[in-house]
Amino acid sequence: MEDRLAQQLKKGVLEMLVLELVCRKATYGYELLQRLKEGSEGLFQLKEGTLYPILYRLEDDGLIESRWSQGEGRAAPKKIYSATDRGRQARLRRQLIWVEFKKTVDSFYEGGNES
Amino acid sequence: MEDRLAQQLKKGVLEMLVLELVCRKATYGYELLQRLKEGSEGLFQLKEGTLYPILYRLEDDGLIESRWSQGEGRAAPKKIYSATDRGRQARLRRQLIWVEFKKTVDSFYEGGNES
DNA sequence: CTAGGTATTTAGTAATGCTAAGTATACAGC
DNA sequence: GCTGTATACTTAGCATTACTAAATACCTAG
Repeated sequence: MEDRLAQQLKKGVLEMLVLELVCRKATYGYELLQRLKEGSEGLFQLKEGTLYPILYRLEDDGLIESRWSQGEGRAAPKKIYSATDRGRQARLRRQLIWVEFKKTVDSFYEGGNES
Repeated sequence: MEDRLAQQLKKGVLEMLVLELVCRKATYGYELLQRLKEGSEGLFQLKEGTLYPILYRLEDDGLIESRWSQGEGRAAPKKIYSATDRGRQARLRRQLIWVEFKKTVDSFYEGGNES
């Protein structure tokens, strides 16, 4: 029953984290999948069908932009994403929202209400 | 654009918080609306149509139970919710999941990756 | 030439918060 | 009495977003 909670908690957070990672370093989908998985002990072990739509949303919103990289060597072509100025601004706003959100939620656990 | 983020972040959290509040003190829908609003500076200022379905889900899942309180004084009847044993166990598991989730997300912000 | 790793795309489903409207009781002010 | 406001619960329908599953395509190793 609590697997559902973990799934729902990701809503919004995933897009926020993808923006964060792209802001830190231009990258492409497949690498993001690995970075998210490795950096989260499997919590963010996404299937491709979860990640790519997030990238398309971010691009539609003008927060990231992409260019095709014709395979270095002879590898499959990659779509390299990098952050736009608007993306970097949004990144900061989102991090603030996350910090405030955490604080608010935690206040309900800490708040010494009746038991 | 970032209003959407705050909205999405609530997914899962709302049900978790309602369970927490009911575990602390048997209560009813309308009072929960006020407690959530007042305890969050408006972040959890829900409409009834958001809260009541959460209560029904928690009850369907056997985590809380309800009884009708025929209006004290002459007020409208209230549906009083209280936590079940399973609800109290779930409450603890969910709080742990929340703590771990926060930690994982924060690690992506703190993690000194490339800039 | 088959298997597996790399890399992207898309269709369809499920969960959950949102808006909006409706029902009903009690009380205060005109 | 009538109107508005506060209390209190219910329901229908929509939007967003993560999930599964499958398809496409290239390259390397055996």
